[in-house]
Amino acid sequence: MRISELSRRSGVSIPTIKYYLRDGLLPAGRPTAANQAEYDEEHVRRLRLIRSLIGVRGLSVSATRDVLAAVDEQQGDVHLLLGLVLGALPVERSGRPPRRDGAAEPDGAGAAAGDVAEDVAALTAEMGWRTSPNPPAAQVVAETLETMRALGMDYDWRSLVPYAELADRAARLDLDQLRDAGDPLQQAERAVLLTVLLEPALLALRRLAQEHHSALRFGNG
Amino acid sequence: MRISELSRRSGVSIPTIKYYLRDGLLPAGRPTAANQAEYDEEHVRRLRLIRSLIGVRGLSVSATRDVLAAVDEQQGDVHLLLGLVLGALPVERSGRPPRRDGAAEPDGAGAAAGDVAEDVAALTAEMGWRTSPNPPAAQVVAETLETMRALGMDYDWRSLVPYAELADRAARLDLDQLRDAGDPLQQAERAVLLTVLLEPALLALRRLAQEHHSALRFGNG
DNA sequence: TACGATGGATAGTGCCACTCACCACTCCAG
DNA sequence: CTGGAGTGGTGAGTGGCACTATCCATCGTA
Repeated sequence: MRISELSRRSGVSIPTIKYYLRDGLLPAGRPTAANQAEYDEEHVRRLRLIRSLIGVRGLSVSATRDVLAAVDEQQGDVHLLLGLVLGALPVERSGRPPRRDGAAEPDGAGAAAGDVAEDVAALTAEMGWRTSPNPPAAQVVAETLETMRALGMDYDWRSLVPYAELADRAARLDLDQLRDAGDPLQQAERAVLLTVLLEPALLALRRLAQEHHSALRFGNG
Repeated sequence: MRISELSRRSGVSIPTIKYYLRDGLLPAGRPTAANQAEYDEEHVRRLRLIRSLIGVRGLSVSATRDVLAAVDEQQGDVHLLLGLVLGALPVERSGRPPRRDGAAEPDGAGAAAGDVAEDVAALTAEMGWRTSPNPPAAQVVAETLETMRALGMDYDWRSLVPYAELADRAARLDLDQLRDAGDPLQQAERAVLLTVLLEPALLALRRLAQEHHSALRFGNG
């Protein structure tokens, strides 16, 4: 098929497809002439995956490119793939730089960084989790603890243990669903989708539950 | 204190503080002269809260403004506050419009929207959750299910039930921590922080657990 | 052989979170 | 008293990002 059909089948506009081609998100079609190329089902599939990561989940284009590269390169080894994917993903938001220069630390903060890192180490030790040396996710947990403290909440790593237990179960659920998959490429895609695409849904479920239990506890009508 | 001390105490640059003042994120100081105003501890506190929501969590400025307005207006009623906060929050990402016009639905999709909504209704019924009529979070769950299907995964609402149970426990943990708080304003802030700021940390914990269990199951050295 | 579609490339758009520059004015050290 | 740093307020500018618009030579079908 050519680009117009690819656009129709995927729901992505032609200029956007060209943009993805240029930026290396979508592999080029098989060229049939100087200005003609042939696309196949794999391109449709990849385009839909790209739109899910960028449009539904809100990943940046560059993060998406890294994730896709990991999918392509490590189709065989799920553990390696997950490692690459987790490394390529921005853990918190759209990948903004965490701190621009010039904005100094507020008064009295700044020295607590190592402190919080130790807290996270204590938490992972308590959970019995063995991970790579400095996973970005641990940094996020540390930042959260630090922020909580800077805002005056007395929050230490022990408060997170019950949540970590829930996370442990969620992770086991995730991995259970990686068993039944087709070829390595599909399994790789499935791993990415379960990890990445499920994230907003999990948070949304938490919010629904919060609303329910909030009504139960504080409701007055 | 004046603006330079406010900047030093909060770690936010003076132009940014002016920007927040202009956009209504930060209330104006008490004016003492035509071009002089006095800021207090509450401003420092509010600024740190703003930076946490925008910088750490990645909320947009307008979403942050809505959340702060909810905190200010509904300090007394925690359930009402949570409702407003959950309504003001962009559930998935930074609040981008979900679909620009012109990008048509891909082939064969588009009619399944009501279908997925029913699935979410079934899920909340199964969980016994009672929520407001059309919570944005339910929309997110529906979108996720729709995306999964469009990508060829046979994923129905039953697959989400175990996750929903985890979300239920997480929500109860959240609400447990709202008991011991000081004045209504602090309790309102605490509710916001627990709901919003904990989100990246929860996802990060899931990733740490995924890495651990992935190594256990698929590890080869 | 006309004519719309194609691929490739360059430049432009819109949005957003700041950031800069300027101004009249105030404060305070000398 | 005075001069220079600081202050508030405002309009305009910046940089990054995800597209989007416009061209153009060429292709391929009618």
